[in-house]
This record gives sequence, C-alpha cells and structure tokens, in this order.
Amino acid sequence: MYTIKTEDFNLEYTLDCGQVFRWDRDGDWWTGVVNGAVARISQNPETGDLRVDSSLDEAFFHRYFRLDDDLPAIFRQINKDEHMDIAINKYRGLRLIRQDPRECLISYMLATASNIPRIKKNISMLSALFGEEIENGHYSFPKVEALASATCDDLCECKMGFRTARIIKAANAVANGDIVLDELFSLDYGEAKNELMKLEGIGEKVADCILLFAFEKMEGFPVDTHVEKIVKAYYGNDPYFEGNATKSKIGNWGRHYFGEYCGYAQQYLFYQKRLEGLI
DNA sequence: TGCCAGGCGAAAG
DNA sequence: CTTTCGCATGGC
Repeated sequence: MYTIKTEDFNLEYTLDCGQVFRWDRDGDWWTGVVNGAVARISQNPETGDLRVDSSLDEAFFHRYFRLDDDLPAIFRQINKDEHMDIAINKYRGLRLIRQDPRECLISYMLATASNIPRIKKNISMLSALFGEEIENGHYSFPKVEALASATCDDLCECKMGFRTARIIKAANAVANGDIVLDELFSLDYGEAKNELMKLEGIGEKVADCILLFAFEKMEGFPVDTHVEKIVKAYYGNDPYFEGNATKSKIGNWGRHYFGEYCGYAQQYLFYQKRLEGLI
C-alpha cells in the first residue's frame, strides 16, 4: 500500500465517465484489473491523495491516469463557451486514461451499438473465459492470441452478438501482424485513423475512441449518439454545419472548435450528458 | 412491451 | 454524396 499525491484529479469521475470498463466501486474503494494486475484505489476527498494497493507502482499510475497532463492549461484551450465552462467546473479532475492499445481496440469494437453496463459484462465474461486468473475471481484481459484462436462458438457465452466475428478477425489481424499497432504511435491522427478503419467493425467513432484513449491522439473526437445529440442541441446553429450536422461533420467541427485537446472536451460533454441528460 | 444502445457496412436513393 | 436497413442482444 502506498500514496500518490495528486492535483486536479478526481478518481470517481475518471473511472466512472465511461472510458474504461474494468473498474468497479465498493464504498470508497475502486477495484480494477489493469495491465494484468489487480489494483485497489481510494481517494482522500480533502487532499486528493490516492491510496493504492497493487503490485503496479506509482510510475505506472502516474502514466495511466495522465497525471502529466497540465489540466488547467487544457481547460484554457477548450473552455470556449458557457457549456464547456459549466462542464469543466462541475467535473473538474476528470482525466483521460492511457489505455493498453490491444485492450482498447477490442473493448471499443465490442462497444458498438451497446451500453456501458452491457459492455462491462461482456468484457468480464470475455476475460473470465480467455484471460488468466490473477486472484480469486479476477481475470486479466485476454491476449489477442487467445481471441484469435477462438471460434464464434467458443465466444457465444459472451453474448456479443454480431460483434463476435469482427473481434475474432481483428484479433487475428493484430496477432499475425496484418496491422502493427505500435506503429500507429508514429503516424499522425489521420494516417493512424485510416489504418484502424481498414479493420472490419471499425468506423470513425470507434477509431477516434481508440486513438484518443490508447494512442495519444488528443484530436480524437468520438461522435456517438450522445455527443451527436449534445452538439446538435448546444451548437447546432453554428454556421459551420450549414444546417446539416452529420456525425462526420460534428467530428471535424469538434476538432476545429475545441482545438488540440478536443478529446478532453468530448469526454466532459459525454460524461455530463450521461449523468444529467440534455440540459 | 417496445425502443434504443459510446455503430458499422452494404444497399439503395 | 446521403439515407436506410439489418445486425444480435440486453438495459431500461
């Protein structure tokens, strides 16, 4: 057990906002499986200090929770209007998380046309069946090799529906080197997005999630059904849309309007919509 | 019960 | 180019 000092970090918002699917809260403590290890974390609401019980060290969580991001500087860039001002003040401390690329890829392919409780259940089942048991009842996220050698029948217990075949194909593409994920880090946003979208089951939205959450592409602006509704409600009259705010236009608008850190803006809007609906 | 879900891709207009 | 549908299943 050890302590991590933090500033401008809110554990609850960061783990609850819907970007990660393997953390659960029990009272003051969050328990999750990350990087093949179990971790338990709580936050002192007065000081912001984290208490951490895990074999993973402080450096790992510093990187995982993006404590290197200068949040006030990011806020100054994305705080373009009263909507964002309200969201970032209310949910201040929500940080993006640096996810494992392979886990993020599979998780967001699985998230298409689903909902967060169901996604969490699917991933939990997938890990129990194809991951490794770390502690009693806690399983690591499956390696792509384990998913690549599975069949649709093997995966039927996970109830992933039409997503099952796509995930097996993508796992094969990663496992046999048809796509080399680590190379995406050195590509720019547009190039990396094109590479991801070559995989069946990855369109603009899923690609943006993966790029934002796992590949350091902060200009990812995922436009799902919630963000589409928010932007139409708050910003639909912006002349940029010429009266027709399609999903693809909304993504480009978000990058243009919020700038370099639009991915942070998207996540604050998304979380606010989930908790409060349209205001 | 029926609608919709952190969508995508093929088909049709 | 834009719009419409089917997909497989469960949460609400």
